[in-house]
Amino acid sequence: MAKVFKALGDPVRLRLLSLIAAHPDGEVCVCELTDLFDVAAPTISYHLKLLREAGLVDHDRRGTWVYYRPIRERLRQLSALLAASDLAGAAR
Amino acid sequence: MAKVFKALGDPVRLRLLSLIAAHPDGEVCVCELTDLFDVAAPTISYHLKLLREAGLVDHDRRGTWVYYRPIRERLRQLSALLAASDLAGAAR
DNA sequence: CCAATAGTTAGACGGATGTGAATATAGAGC
DNA sequence: GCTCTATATTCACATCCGTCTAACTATTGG
Repeated sequence: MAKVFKALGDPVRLRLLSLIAAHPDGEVCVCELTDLFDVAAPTISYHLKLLREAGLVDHDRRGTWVYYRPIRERLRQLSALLAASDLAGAAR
Repeated sequence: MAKVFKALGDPVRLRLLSLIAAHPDGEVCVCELTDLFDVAAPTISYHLKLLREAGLVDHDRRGTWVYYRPIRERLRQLSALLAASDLAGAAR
């Protein structure tokens, strides 16, 4: 669980997730994201990978482009955890 | 905001907060905490400081002992953020 | 098949982070 | 005031993390 929170604990990743989760289409092309940050493309790729490994986003390739979308169930799960202040089970 | 999530992104800190938030008395003496971890006391102190700086816990000294308690409003705020998937404002 | 574009991976490097040992501070009790 | 206990702070050090450049893979279109 700490891993998930750690994934959220970086400004770039938090903003990436924010953009992905808030996008009207429900998914975002990586090409739309890279321009919005002043870090190089590989760095974006690295952060997206961490978000993926934390189970926060999913992705698939369509043609040349790769699309990311949030795993909302996971976000809800995190939210519930904090709401309950029942973090008892989180320390694993 | 990333700072708050980063504070949660360490196993020791997550468990510390968990213990503090779940304690029946609403607060916990540091002396109760140190034994539960296999890291040295200064390390616990260090982690508690980070939780404090993230605005997740508050503390006060009573005699020789120091007591920590959760700032529940902050936890609720985090929870709401993830629930809404309205992370839009979080990236700051 | 070749060139061009989108994205990822590999390697290197500096700076941040978690830890322990030693030291310091605060309060209680003599 | 001195001593003992509980916590915090400082310092040093090894590891982890975020970033870049360069090289690689995948896909499209000539």
